[in-house]
Formats: sequence, C-alpha cells, structure tokens
Amino acid sequence: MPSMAHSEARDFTKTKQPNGKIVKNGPKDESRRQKIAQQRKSLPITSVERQLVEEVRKNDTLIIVGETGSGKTTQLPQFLFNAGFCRDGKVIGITQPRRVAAVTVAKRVAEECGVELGQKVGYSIRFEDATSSSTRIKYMTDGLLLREALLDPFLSRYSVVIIDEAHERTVHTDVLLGLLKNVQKTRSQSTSQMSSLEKMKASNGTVLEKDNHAQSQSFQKSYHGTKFSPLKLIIMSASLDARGFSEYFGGARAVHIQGRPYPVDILYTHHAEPDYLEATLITVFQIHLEEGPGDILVFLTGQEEIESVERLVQERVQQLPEGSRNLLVIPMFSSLPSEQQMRAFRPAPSCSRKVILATNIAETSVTIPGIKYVIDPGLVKARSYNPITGMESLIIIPTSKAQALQRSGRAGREGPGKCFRLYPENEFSKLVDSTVPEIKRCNLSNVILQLKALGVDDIIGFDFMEKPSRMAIVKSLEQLYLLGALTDDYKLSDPVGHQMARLPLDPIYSKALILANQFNCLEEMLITVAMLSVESIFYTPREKLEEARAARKCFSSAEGDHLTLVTVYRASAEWLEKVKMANNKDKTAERSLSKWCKENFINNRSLRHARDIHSQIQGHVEQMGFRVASCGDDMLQFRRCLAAAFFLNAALRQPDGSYRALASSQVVQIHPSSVLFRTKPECIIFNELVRTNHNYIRNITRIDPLWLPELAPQYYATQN
DNA sequence: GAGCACTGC
Repeated sequence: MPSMAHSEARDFTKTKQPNGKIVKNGPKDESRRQKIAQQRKSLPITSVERQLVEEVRKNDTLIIVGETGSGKTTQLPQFLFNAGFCRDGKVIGITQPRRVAAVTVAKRVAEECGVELGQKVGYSIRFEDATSSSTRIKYMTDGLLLREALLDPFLSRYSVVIIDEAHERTVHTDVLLGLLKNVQKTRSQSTSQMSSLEKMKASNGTVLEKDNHAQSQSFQKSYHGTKFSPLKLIIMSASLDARGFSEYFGGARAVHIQGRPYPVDILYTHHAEPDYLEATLITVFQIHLEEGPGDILVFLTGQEEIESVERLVQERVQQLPEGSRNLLVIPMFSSLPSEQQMRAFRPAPSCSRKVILATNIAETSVTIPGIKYVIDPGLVKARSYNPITGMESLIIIPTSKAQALQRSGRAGREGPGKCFRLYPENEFSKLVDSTVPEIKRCNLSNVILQLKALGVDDIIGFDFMEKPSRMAIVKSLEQLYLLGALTDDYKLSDPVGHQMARLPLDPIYSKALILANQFNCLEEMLITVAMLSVESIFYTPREKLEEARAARKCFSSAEGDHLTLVTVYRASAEWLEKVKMANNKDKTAERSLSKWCKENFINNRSLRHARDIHSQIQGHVEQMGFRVASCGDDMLQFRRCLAAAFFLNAALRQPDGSYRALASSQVVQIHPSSVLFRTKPECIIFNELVRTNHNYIRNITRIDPLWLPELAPQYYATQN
C-alpha cells in the first residue's frame, strides 16, 4: 500500500516561534583565524560586550538568559578576562553539567584566544585536568567545582564563577547555587569588614534576612576574619523564566541575549493521538514524502521503543514506491556502542534522508547535524525515587514546556526547521513549565554528606532553591547515621564521616572501602565498588543471546554477583598485562582489550570507566593511609565484609521463593540477570532496588543470616 | 525468566 502514509496524513495546526537573528558564516577560503574572528563578530552577544561587562561590574550576581547559539558560553569569559577580572592571578570558572561540553568549549575558546589549551584557557573534569598555574579561564563540570569547594570552601582562587546551563538543574548545580550564595556573602562581608551587627542593621532586618544571615554564619565556622575579594556570580540559563533564579538571589538583575539563529515552525495535531508510536510512523512518512530535504529527529522514550519503531519504519519503507525508499533509519541511545552511535553523525548518502530515533540523549548531550524536522510525541522516561522505600523506578511521563522547547530547537540549528508535536496545542499549555529538579527526586545521602563536609550542619534549614521533601532529608540523614558517617548529634563523625566525604562514591560504597581496610580485603572491595559504580558491565545483544550467556558463565561465581564482577575485572586486567608484556605499546593494548571485551560480551565503555574509577579511588585510599591488601582465596572474609557494609540491604527468602528486604519489609525478587537468580539462597545482601514489572533487586551475594547481628549489632541486635 | 532516560564526583 504505497499511498498509505499519504492517505492517513495528519493535519497540523501551525504556530510561529519568534524569529531570531540569522548568522551568516564567512567565505570558506578565508584562513581559519580570520574565519574565527568573523564568526565571533557575528555572534549576537558580541554587540553587547560593553554593556555586559558593565552589568557584571555593577551587580554581584547577574542572571543571563540566552538561547543556544548566542555565544554566551564561549564569549562572556573572554570579555571578562579582557576587562581585567583576572587581575592578581584570579580565575574565571565556568561550570557545565557535562564533561564533553567542558572539553569542547575550552578547546574552542583556546583556539579563539590563539593560546595552547591548558595555558590561559583550560578545563578540568574527572580523570582529566588540562589546567596549569597560568590558567585564567577554566571550564569544568559542576560536580568538580563542588569537589574543589571541599578543599577550598571559599573558592578563593575565583574572581568570577559562571554557572552555565543552570536551567538543567542537575543536583550538582542546585547544591552549587546554595553554596555559592553563602560563599559570596562571606567574601563580601570579609571585604567590607562590617561587623555582623552592622550588616544586620544595614539590611532591612527582615526575618528572612536574619535567617539567611544566621545560616551563612554557621557555614562560616572556619572563617576567622581572613580577607577575600568579592565573588562575582553569573547564572546562565536558556530557559525563559529568569524569575526563579532572580528571586532566589534576592531580586538579582536578569538580562536577555538574543540567540536562536533560525526560526522553527511548531505544528500540533488537531486531536490527541491514541497511539503515539503509530502517529510517529505516519508523521515520519508524511515528512519524507511531502517535505523538502533535511533529516528527521524523533524523540522516543527508550531502547525497546526505538528498536520496535526502527523495525516498523524499515517494513513500511519497503511498501513505498522504489523512488521513495531512500530513507535511512538510525537508532541513538546511550548504551549503544560508540561505533554505532557514530552513524548518526555521518551525512546520509546523497539523495536520501536520515531519520534518527533517539532518546533524551539528543536533547542536550549530543548535537546531530543536518536536522531540519523534529517529531516530538511529548513523552519522556524519567527516574523517580521513593525515599521511604528506597525504591527507584523509571516512569514514562509528559515532557515539560521547557523540554518541548529544547526539542523543537534541535530543528533550527542550521536553517529554518519544523517541529511536529504529536499532541494538540491546548495540551501544551497544560504541561508543567519545567522539569522537576533532580534534587527533588533522588537519594540525598551524597548531597548531605558533601554539605556536612562543607560545614553546613543544618541541612533542613539550608537555603536550597527548591527544597527536597523533609522526609527525603530525614531518611538520608538516618542512612548516614546508620553507616556511621554522622554522630548522635548528626555531625560528621571523625574519622569515618570525613573519610567517606573525601571519596567520590556513593556513601555506602565509601563505607564498604573503610570496612574492607579492616577486613583485609580492600583489593577486592576496590574492584567491586568500581564495577558497581558503572553502567551494566555485561552486554547482551538480542541476536546473540546464547553466546553471551555462555561467555558470562565463565566468570560466574556461586557466591554471587560481587565476586563475579571481581572475576571479570581481574580477567581483563590479566589479559591487558599479557598483551603489554608481549608488545609494550599502550595503543595496541587498548585495541586488544576492546577485542577481549567483544569476545566476552563485556561492555567496553563500562569496563574502561570502571578502570578509571578504580585507579582514582585507589589513589584516594592510599592517601588516606589504607593498605590495599587482598584476602586471597578467603572468600568467606570478603563476603563477611560485604555483609558488614551492605547490612541495610539484606533480604531473607520466603517460602514462595520471593524475598523480604529486612530494612523496609518490602517483598522483592532477584533480578533474572543475577547469577543467583536460580539458586535463591536463604539470606542475601544486594545493592540496587529497582521497580519495573516487579520489585527487583540486583547485584546480590549470598551471606549467612547469623552474620548480621554479629557484624551490624547496632541495627540487628534489637530485632529478631 | 528481564529489559535499563541522561548526567556527574
């Protein structure tokens, strides 16, 4: 039925988004340097350089709203540098939510400045530091600046801190905002040398002012009259509501910068679509058959959905007339091997059109060139967290307005585009303005541990831009107390709490390392927590299910998943050792490890990540004076250590083969991916609790129930 | 006998 897509074509109502400025690039034959200068000149932000610098001079806190393409991320730091904000060796710090962004922007700015990366312009991300003592413009991930604050609580090296992409509201961004607000207050107080009393009088002395003041006083407990220069704070956001940020910073000034280079037509359906996947398919073919050249980007919720739409598009392409079959389907999600991800970036063969089926990854993390059409069914898979049960789940929910805007913006990067929203226009107005910030839907143990280490004792009173629920805070405080990180009066314990705060890991994993040091199995635990900290290590493609299972069996341990992970890690390390012995070239060794991963159905990216974490954490624990000892063949010792560390996650088998988690009394099941799925031991500890079709627990090891009262008497002695 | 959006230290 070649005309099928045509006959079922949807009508879309049309609304216009405000037109932006069109940016033209210089001729291709110009030298690169001239071209860069030309590009800089044409950025919307360039014409307002003087005004912007003036605004920063006048305002301690400034909110800049500018859409992608305005040039704010690359240009503003250079403007400020040229205006003298780095005098006395001070640094301008710019945070990004993602590593790739920090690196690519730094490279670009170094090139624009004509300097070598790592000199005047540099970047710093986990596992990678491209800065030096001469670095003045420093791009970094937000999480890294947070870590830096642990060593330098007043961020004294920085004259300006710019929080970029603040609208994304990552946990790190939210914690940083609260922290920087305090740091700024402290530093300006130290400069003005006003006594706290005078300061109180000077401000209008409202209750709110006093509260904030008291809080910043408690934060400053380590501050003994040291003199600091004031800190300039700039919040950059792409979302239209600067109001939230402005209110949070006491009515801070907000300025807008023109940005969007090309207009995008937004089209809605007349009626709600009962089946959004079918509507997606129809729209894909409607665009393919009726619209001009340009690739299509479709936003779907997950891998499974993408794979099924991929099959359906391919089936229906075959039903088209021969001349119209020039449609190339490309899936895109994070767990896809990178060679396959690269397909999306290669241009489609001439005279054909690409349709990219992507998850959220295409919303912010990757920018795919050539996109002219966006199809947005208006749904997203989001993580939610129940602090009472500790249960994590993934649910499909409508996007926010901000997300819908971000998605449509993907059509206007290189020329005018179109976005097809697969819902009626009145539905758009019902969407929430912005996505619920992550801090309101995650386990707060790590955040609290960090804040405590920064001297913030009153977590419930901390000035979050949006406060997490009291229950979420209390539950995490309780967990940290049970792990021994906090004392009876909820202060950071010494040394355990301080040691845990130093390690960039989930608090429960940090605790496991501290215990492993006492149990003489730190080597095994170091590998375990590194492997537990990354995405799934095992890779099971649907078409090679049996082979993958067989490969996995070689690593399986009857004791459970933790030992299985240790075996995998050691096998890969031994392989790498052998290759390096044979020919000591690092590059060949790397390639050989990739090959080993493929043969053994191991996810190469995850394993490399685990190796990075392993070496970073090993450095930390050695600095803390721990000795990385192995328990050798004494697996009993290692399992006892696991029980001592993860006692909060113990479960007992019930007569029907399900389990009961001891801490929350929830009924749970062993996930089929566990090596203990069939064995079903009487008593186990686990690391993950995820709700999908059932309440599943993952990463499990068999333990002796008698170990619990023995190793965690503070928790189990009073219970049965 | 299942299925996992995306980041980050």
